[in-house]
Amino acid sequence: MLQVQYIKENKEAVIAGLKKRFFDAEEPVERVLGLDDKRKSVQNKLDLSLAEQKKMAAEIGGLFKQGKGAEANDLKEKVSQMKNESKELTSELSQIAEDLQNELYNIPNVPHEKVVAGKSEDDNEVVLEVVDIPEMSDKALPHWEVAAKYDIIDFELGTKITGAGFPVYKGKGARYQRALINYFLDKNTEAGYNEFQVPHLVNEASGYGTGQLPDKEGQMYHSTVDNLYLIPTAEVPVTNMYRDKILKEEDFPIKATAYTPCFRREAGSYGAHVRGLNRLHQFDKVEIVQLQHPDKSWEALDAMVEHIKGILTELGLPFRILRLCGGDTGFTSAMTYDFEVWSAAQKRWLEVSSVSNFLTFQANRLKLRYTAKDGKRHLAHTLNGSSLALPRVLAALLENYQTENGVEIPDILKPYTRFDFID
RNA sequence: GGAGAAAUGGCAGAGUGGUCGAAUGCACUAGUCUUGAAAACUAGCGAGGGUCACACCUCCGGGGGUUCGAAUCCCUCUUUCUCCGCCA
Repeated sequence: MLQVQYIKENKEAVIAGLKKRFFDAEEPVERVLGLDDKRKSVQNKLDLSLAEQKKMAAEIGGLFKQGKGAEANDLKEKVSQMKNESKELTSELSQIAEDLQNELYNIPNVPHEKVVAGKSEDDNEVVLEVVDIPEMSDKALPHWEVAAKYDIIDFELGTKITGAGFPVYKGKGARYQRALINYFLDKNTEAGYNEFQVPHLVNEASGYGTGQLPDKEGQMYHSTVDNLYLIPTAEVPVTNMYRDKILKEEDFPIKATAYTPCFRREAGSYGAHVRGLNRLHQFDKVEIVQLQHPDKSWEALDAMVEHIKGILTELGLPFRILRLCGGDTGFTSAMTYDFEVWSAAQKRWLEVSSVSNFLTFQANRLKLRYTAKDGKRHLAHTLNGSSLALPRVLAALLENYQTENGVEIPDILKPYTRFDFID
């Protein structure tokens, strides 16, 4: 959620910036500013009325003490009338506040100036590409066939138990996945991220805090009996740990990492591109989150990109980094880098990480602030990224490391898997 | 799941209808003292809206109500604690 003050002071820049998303902000911005003015004037009217009422109430108290009951009763009647008036003002005010909030909820974050205009993924910029894509024979199998051949992932079994998109990992498949989780967490911890284990269900307030609600209600699994949501990403519980917090400047940076399963309804996805591990309803992910001083968040974003680059390099996977264009950048993000690994058998890029700087957009909803040296309070900046999402990494590892006799394990992972080969 | 108790500022903890946005202590910040630090002393010290700045308004777990007036009374939800039951 953008701040009204920010919109007011940077009206033209906001409108121009949002054009890069093909979001026409002109009218929403006008409505926001209009509602804000209205809010202030109604608030002011109400304040004056309440001040008067308070004064009179105090007088009544005094009159009673002096035993002037009759005069007190006269005053009482007067105040009662005023109260009715202010009741109307109160409901008017809360309506305005609600309208204003709804308007703000529907305005996406303003892309950073470096972000190019564009409508879809076709307009994303490739900022780095590791070119040495391995030559695979035509016999190279897509990961779902590799998985079936060595009996390490069972999609049908998951379908039986739950439904499509809930695979069962078996034997070395399960162990490989666990090894990857540990490896990722260790890498993150080494880089200064504090590890957390967090709830996998969150309440409504948390959903609003990170912006999944109200916009993406349909994408989360919802336990209606308890009104809890299954998390679509660890970002939700991890970031919400800091909801309604006022940090000290010296608390920065706060760096957190967590492994969680992620649950996504993915309503409307189907077809060849969702085969195998490419798109699941439940998958594992290790997430990194940073809370940063506003002066440091871009630096931090670069550091996160470097960090993930390091991991993919160690895994020996060909990858590229994209800076998403305006239209493809998530609603809450000001700039997002996507990491994609090359899937040798499918001959396509698979997204394995998405790293974003949200600036104050999330912090505003979260009421996540810090007290500056001068004693003033400001919103913090938040960032997050996947480090990394498991299924597609696993898919690429299975495809790229396959041989005629089995699947090799990258050296860096051998201490974690404690086996060298899948056959 | 049943019975009872409670929820107040960063923490602890007063306050049960009328200058209470809230005593006090700790913590914190600045200053005095000190070679420096500690101690002691002095001052400041919740959040949001609003204003050039004041004024002023809102907030004592959330929501609703009673009253001229509520942290204080009533309803409701949530959470925590104690006891009982159940259980990985």
